[in-house]
Amino acid sequence: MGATIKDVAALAGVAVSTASYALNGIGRVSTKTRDKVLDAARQLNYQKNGIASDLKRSRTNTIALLLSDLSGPYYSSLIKGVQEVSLNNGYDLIACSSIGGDSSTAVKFIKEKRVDGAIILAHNIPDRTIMDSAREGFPIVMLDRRLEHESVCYVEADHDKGGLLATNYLIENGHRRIAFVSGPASSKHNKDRYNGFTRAMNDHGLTIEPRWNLIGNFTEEGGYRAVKLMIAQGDLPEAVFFANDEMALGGITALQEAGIRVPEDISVIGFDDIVQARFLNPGLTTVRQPDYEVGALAVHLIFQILKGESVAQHYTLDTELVIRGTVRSIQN
Amino acid sequence: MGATIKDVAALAGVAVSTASYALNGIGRVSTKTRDKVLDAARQLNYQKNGIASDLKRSRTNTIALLLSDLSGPYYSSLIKGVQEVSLNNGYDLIACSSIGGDSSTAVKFIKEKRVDGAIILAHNIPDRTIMDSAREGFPIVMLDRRLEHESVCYVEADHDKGGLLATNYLIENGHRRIAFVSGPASSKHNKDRYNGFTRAMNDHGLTIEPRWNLIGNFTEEGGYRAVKLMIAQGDLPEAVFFANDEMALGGITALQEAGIRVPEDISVIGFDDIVQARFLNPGLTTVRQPDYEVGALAVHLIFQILKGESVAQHYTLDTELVIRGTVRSIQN
DNA sequence: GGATGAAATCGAAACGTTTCGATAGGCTTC
DNA sequence: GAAGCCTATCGAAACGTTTCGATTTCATCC
Repeated sequence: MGATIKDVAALAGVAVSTASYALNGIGRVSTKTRDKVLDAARQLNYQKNGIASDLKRSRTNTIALLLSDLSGPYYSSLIKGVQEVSLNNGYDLIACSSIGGDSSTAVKFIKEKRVDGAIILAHNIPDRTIMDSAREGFPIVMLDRRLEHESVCYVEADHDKGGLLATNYLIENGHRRIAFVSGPASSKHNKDRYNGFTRAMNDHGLTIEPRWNLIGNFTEEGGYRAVKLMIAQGDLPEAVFFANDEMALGGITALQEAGIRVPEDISVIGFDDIVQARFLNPGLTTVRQPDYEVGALAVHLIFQILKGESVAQHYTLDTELVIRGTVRSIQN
Repeated sequence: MGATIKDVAALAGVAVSTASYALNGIGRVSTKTRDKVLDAARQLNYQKNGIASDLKRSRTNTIALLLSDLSGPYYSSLIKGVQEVSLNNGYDLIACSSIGGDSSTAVKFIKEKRVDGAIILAHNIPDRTIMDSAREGFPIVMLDRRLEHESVCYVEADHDKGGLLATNYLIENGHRRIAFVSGPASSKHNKDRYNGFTRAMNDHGLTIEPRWNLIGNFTEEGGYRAVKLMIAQGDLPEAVFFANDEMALGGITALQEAGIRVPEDISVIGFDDIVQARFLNPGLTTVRQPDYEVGALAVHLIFQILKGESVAQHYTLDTELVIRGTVRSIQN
């Protein structure tokens, strides 16, 4: 269909190699022939076949961001970090989804080496697959997920510390009777956040009431149900720490329905700082992860490895408290 | 670095072509040699080079979604539509951004034919570039943007009708003095929405007051300022139609600050149904575009064209009114 | 046991580039 | 005017597959 470099060379009356040099702006050609070639290319509307070029060069100048779903949930600032750093380094970035697991686009791209490196933010790609695809010279960075392998590294936010921060904040504001609504037991993040919570409680000599250890599964629905249950039990805590914002959203709905005011009657704190958190009234106090920085660091590592420099295998970034309006101060 | 099919063939003691047949599961090989080959592949941890394969086959089995920015704003359901239909048809999908215009990843992918087809949802790729890349056998579908070219088609929502719907709804609820806050004059969407508005007004014999034709530039800030201006003029309308939700958000803030209640004192309607619309209190009444359907249709067209079937060049999909709480009914 | 035909295997070309090493001119320089 | 050097150009190999057509193998049947 389209014209190839051969056609261009023929029309310009030069060898294919010369045409290639001219088109790629490599100095070896005289300006006269360069113009001839570029003219011919224009006439034929020549566009180079990127695939052939990649094959020959054996590099693509592209890195991939593997997401579990292209249509969300949205790691907006993380992606921004990835995007900006890639662009600044002159690399192309593509995103693809791992829906379908081992037969997904995402897996195809790392297995078949269709890119020069990959950042994985997806939990449905088996460890095995990743380890099979990883090799020296093909950098893979995992986000929010650990994988011990010599040519894979990972960066994560400090969820433990985030849990600590949130809990300390509640305690500083005079709360002592604090409930915790967990995500799924299988989630490492949930575990870490909970660890931070217990540590803060213990540090202050506060006891964790088993009846205030609720399960919410990281969903809005789950948070709603957990709070309903808590209300049914009668004895309310002074504050609730939801292990993520979505559960907090559901929980707040349940509280409102029961006529319990936030923060006047009960304080609420979340985790993640999702977009909706800001739009709640009052705004949800929560813990922000340094998403942009995580993304930026991930690509940065890719480039370091690509350049042959060695990097650590594991990076942990700090979390940050975002104070809005759902925690009130209790005067003692 | 990695093993090639040659290595596999050598280890298995067969010809390269036989190895290829075996690995691709094409029937021509005996089960004995197939096993031999697969074994060898496993031993060497062979992964095929997808780029070489694509080159030889001269198709990639992949389509690209070109966005102006990977990190948002989020066309969540549109992307979902694209994604689901691609997957169902056994095609891979990648997303890339057109940041950087003609030197962006997005443009590189369509120019260099690194995919089999593309869906373009980006306004910073010049028409010229798209037309140069389009050719028979390389389907391109434009979203929310018109381009007349024989091998490009486009699908869009009916913004004109959306404007009509919204305005009619206000009128049905007894409003007659209605303000319109526009987006940028350059926006075709804005123009279409405004057309619908004027049509509805004229249909009902209502007059459009020039002083209530405000400019908000499609931004939250712009909406805020437009309403401030309106308030300063003294004479308030009964309802305001914001040409998009973001401006409505800003406008509502301005109203609140002035102590004007929505919808008790003034009704508000938006356009787009962005996520925040639902989280406002009361929820923002607005017009929803059929995003999922737009995405799904776009990919569908790609496949039709890829199969050699002919399709129309232009599709228009209906918009839909989303009734929430910002429009009150006025008793006459 | 030799002819027959299907099934299995092979060799080589091709996809469209890039790039290495070789060649051919055109200058200077003595 | 021959020797020597750049510089511009060329030819060919290579990247790792797939696939066509040819060749071999092997069981089958008279």
